Amino acid sequence: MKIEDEIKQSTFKDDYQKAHINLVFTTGWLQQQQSGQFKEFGLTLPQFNILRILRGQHPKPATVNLLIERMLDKTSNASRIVDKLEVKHLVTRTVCPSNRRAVDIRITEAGLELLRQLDAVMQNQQLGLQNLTLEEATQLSNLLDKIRD
Amino acid sequence: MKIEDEIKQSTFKDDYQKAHINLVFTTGWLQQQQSGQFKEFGLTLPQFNILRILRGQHPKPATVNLLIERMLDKTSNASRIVDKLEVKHLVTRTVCPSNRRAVDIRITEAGLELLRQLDAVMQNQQLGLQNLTLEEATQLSNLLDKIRD
DNA sequence: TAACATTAAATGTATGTACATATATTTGCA
DNA sequence: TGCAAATATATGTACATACATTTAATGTTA
Repeated sequence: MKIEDEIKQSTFKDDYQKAHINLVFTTGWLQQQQSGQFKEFGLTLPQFNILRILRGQHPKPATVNLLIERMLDKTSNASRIVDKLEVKHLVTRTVCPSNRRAVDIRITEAGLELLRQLDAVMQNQQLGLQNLTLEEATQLSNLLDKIRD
Repeated sequence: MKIEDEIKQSTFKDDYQKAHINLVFTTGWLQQQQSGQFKEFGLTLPQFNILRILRGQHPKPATVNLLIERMLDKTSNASRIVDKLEVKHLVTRTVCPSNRRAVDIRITEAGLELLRQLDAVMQNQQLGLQNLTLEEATQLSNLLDKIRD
């Protein structure tokens, strides 16, 4: 569906504004698709992202700093997202022995198992991006890089 | 800067995943650019967006329903964003005479004046999208529409 | 018209975002 | 060594998001 119809606005100042609005709208749309999949597993999107970073490190621990560095949204509060994961026993937090200011965060076996289940679900899921050809996906990435130049 | 360097991740599953991550990252980046401009005027991005919709309706009133319909993020809580704007005397809320369930929301003169100031600021601001040519912006919009097909 | 369904908005609760500040630990260097 | 600066994380507050529930007004229809 064209963006004009999605938000019931037929005209835009120019094609820059239209692309901008489309970016915000489409990204929100994609994130809602994803959240829907996680909800039944009791995970939010930020929690899922943190968990995936921890799996990438496993069996090494990660610190809060490392999580922030790897997160897409640098300003979000990794500490409190880890709180939620800890309550669900999906991660553990221990004081880092070599630097007692830092905290070693590790994904638990339960966390790994949950991610395995989600992998299977996501495999079967047609996320919107696959409506593009691989070339179009690359083209999209290049346009986005150019925006942030 | 390429997305690989932005998030310190050098490889992706495929170009679909890369484009997806780039979408989320770039949209967040754009929104932070914008928020920065609004902050000194005491407005958040959602508040600004609501205010712009109300200006579009002016001098006719809008209802909460109309705001939701026009908002980019349908699930956000227009009612409470209007609360904040009302406290700042940027909008008024009166019971709709023809349907007493609904509420007529109008932008005030102070709200209009604030938007005029912001228009001037935004005019001078180089938002990332203008790094694209007009053709590239159109191309971007078309790729995004295709994702949501 | 009374009963029930629908609609419009507000409210409650949990989570996340954004930014400032606090606390503890470590580092650097006079 | 001692003390200020830097570092790592946690906490506080305001606002927003997501979703369920509530309240009030209006429509519908038996």
